[in-house]
Amino acid sequence: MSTETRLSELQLDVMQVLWRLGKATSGEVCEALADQRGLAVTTVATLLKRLEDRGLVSHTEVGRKFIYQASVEEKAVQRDLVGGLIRKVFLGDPAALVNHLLGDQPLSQSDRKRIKALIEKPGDGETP
Amino acid sequence: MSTETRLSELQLDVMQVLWRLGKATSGEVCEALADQRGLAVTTVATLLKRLEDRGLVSHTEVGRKFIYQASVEEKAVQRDLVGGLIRKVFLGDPAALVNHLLGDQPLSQSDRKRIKALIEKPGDGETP
DNA sequence: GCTGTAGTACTACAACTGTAGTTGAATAAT
DNA sequence: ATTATTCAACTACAGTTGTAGTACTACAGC
Repeated sequence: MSTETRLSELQLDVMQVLWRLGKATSGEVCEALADQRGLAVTTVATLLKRLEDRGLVSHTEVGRKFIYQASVEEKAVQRDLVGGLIRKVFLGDPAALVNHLLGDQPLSQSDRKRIKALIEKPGDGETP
Repeated sequence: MSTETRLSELQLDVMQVLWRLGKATSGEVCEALADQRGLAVTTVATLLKRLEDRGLVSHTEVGRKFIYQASVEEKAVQRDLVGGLIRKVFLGDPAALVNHLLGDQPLSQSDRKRIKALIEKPGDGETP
């Protein structure tokens, strides 16, 4: 088990719209994506249907309109995506990811500061 | 520019073998992957050829053998993969990834400790 | 020189993805 | 009631990926 949700970038974009809006028709999703990608409404409908086939979204019908909503939580998908990256790229070691972030990723000074602040702040499992 | 290397899991596995071995024939790559995945040598050869078409590996011929080697650095690919994740999943905010790691990813106590240790160690850009 | 052997190249094919047109049915407008 | 509009369903198609068989070629051994 642990189906490890795998999403293409486009699919993720669609999911993100649903997470943000809560519920939306294909037209609304299309509109929300309009600035990033100019997709035909039929294209978006196809995407939503495929995502529904995979159990990631669901819909209810109101009249003849389909109201879609995500049926998986954003956090759960993030967990899968980040977990997959750690497993595949950093051999399962989360600290290696952080190490890479700090050492090899181009970070602005303020990002660096905020990361440090996050880690230093209490409440993340210091077990005395 | 910034082709943002996109690799499937299988492709990444192949690259990792090359990074580890430095140089290898398709047979050697196949063998190295044998425990994780039982692939036919021809399959591995196809994979290597496709990766070469994309400029990620290169080969030299010795006799009629092809000696492959990665033509991109592991770190560069990691940067792309992690950078892509941050951009797509965390709206470009690296700190959000760390925040997610600490708050939503299942981490062992020791992972947590090691992450904290990473931050506290000097040399990561403290600019007074 | 002929023949096995080994190793690439070429070909194939199914699944999935990005993308969208066409069709059919129901509803709104007149 | 007739027509125009709006949606979802169905169909299509090219590109990528996972997977591997077959064909061709060069080298080693006899």
